[in-house]
Amino acid sequence: MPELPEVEIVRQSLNKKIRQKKVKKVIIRNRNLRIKLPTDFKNFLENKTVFEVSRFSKYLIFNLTNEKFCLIHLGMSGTIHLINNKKKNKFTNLSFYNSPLLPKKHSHVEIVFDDFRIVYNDPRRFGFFQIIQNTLNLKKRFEHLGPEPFNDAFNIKYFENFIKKKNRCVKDLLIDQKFVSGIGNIYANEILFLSKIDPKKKIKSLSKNECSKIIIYAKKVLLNAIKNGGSSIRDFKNTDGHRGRFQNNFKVYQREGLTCKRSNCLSKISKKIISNRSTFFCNSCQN
DNA sequence: AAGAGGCCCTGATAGC
DNA sequence: TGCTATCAGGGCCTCT
Repeated sequence: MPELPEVEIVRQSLNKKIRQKKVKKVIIRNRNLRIKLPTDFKNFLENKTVFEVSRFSKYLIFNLTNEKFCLIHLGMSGTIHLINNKKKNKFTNLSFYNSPLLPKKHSHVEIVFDDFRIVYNDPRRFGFFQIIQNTLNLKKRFEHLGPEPFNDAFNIKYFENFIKKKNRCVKDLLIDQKFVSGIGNIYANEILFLSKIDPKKKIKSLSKNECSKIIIYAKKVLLNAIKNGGSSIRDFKNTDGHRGRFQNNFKVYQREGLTCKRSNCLSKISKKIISNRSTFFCNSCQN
């Protein structure tokens, strides 16, 4: 599911709710995620205070006041729901599971605070939790990842240096987290459309101007998506269980056969599998 | 050693 | 209605 904007939406609402709050209890319902939930997870988190919720790339980070960290990756289908503890059904005592917005199956972990709890739900189990013991290890954890698009380190010099003599296509480059982190399949499509670059184009033949455009539009598209609450294709929900709105702004993603949105362009959007993922583009605008 | 491809997993949808 | 096939936003591993 979630690329950088969706994770940021989740981060913002979580941070508002749980910063400076103490974890009262952790309920583990299913340890089977992409990485098995650590055996000491419950101990690690219970009675600790969340200093703040931050994020790097597609990773959520709970910064605890004891300088330790809990990392959450949502994989493809992970969602986090905020549920009010007090709204209990007086007969069943279980009504927080009855919310129509909370999925009935696949809730793996609940982290309980005083008057509310957060529920991690992940049908496809591509997500995971990780415990990080100190700041140095946190830094090491992200060492292999490239800068986020917003970072000054993601600049033309870095770009040109990275693509030298490489034979991959530009779509492949944009979803490579070692090059730039946070962009996934949806936003790679959108960025290349706005930059007017064919996703199949080999990166060694990108002009300086094309590299600059990618840098500019990567920032623009992601920021715009954040402003619009992220994109929901099927799974993504914010912590209130509601969908994002940015999917309504897609220029190419999932628009196969529809007319290109650029004014004066009458072409239809094409779809091809590139880098093993569905790729959408306009044949006449992007070349 | 870069790059292509497979795989982890469940559920929604399409086609018969 | 009910089967099967295909596809999905990520990331890691293996093979060449």
